[in-house]
Amino acid sequence: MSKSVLELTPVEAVACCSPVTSEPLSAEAADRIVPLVKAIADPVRLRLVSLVASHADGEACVCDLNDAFDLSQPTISHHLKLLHESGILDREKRGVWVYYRVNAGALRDLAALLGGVTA
Amino acid sequence: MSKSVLELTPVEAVACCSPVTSEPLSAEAADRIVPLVKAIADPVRLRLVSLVASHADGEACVCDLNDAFDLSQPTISHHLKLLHESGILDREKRGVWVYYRVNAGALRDLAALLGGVTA
DNA sequence: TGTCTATGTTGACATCCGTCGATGTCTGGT
DNA sequence: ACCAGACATCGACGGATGTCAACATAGACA
Repeated sequence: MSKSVLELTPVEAVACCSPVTSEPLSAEAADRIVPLVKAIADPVRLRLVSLVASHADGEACVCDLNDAFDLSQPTISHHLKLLHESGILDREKRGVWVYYRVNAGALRDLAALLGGVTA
Repeated sequence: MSKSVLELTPVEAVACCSPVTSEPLSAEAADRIVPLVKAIADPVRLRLVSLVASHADGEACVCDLNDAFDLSQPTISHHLKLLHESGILDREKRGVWVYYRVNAGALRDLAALLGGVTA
């Protein structure tokens, strides 16, 4: 059973659409794609994604991430929540720690959408 | 003579950097990249880019763009200014009309930065 | 059970940002 | 010279967003 368009996550919305440069984007499509772009349109969140992606084993726990910024722990938690909800970061709780890992497909689809052409 | 890092436009900043997923992004690099991402992190601006890119001859005048939205002319002008200043859209005035065209390199570099790997 | 540590949630605040109406600045035509 | 149309700028308003301190929750271990 396929999902209604309105139920699509931002990641699914990006994956389903034509490149931005090939045909005009509908208002609805834009509204579904933008949350994913907004998610990385912040210096802290962009660095978080980069930190997680380049971390050993492709995952990092919150404690590691907190130390990388001069920001309060709730603020980092807030940004991680946004990244998780938009589908860019996956969460896994192991014991007391929570590990985040990037959803490579999300970034790849977004890149494809912007680049217009992809392999 | 090469430019100081602080003089780099967002587009140049994106073009010079490693993919987000290969190594941690410095705070400075993030601050230089984010303006470009922010520029397309709005449904109206994303559609504007898409409209211009997919328009005949790869360019569109403001009059065409205004008609595509239920927004005031100053609002569209404001968004176009942002897209132009961030380096995503190029401007050319011909007579009474102003034509915008996408800077394909900017989108391609941004896509490469996000995708991590590119051809 | 109780306490310590890791992480998320809430509420408040300041700032940023999208939007508009009014106005300014060009350019071309009469 | 004047007017009309295309586009930009300005000032203001309301809503969205990043940040923090305080508090809540949940797991590990004694």
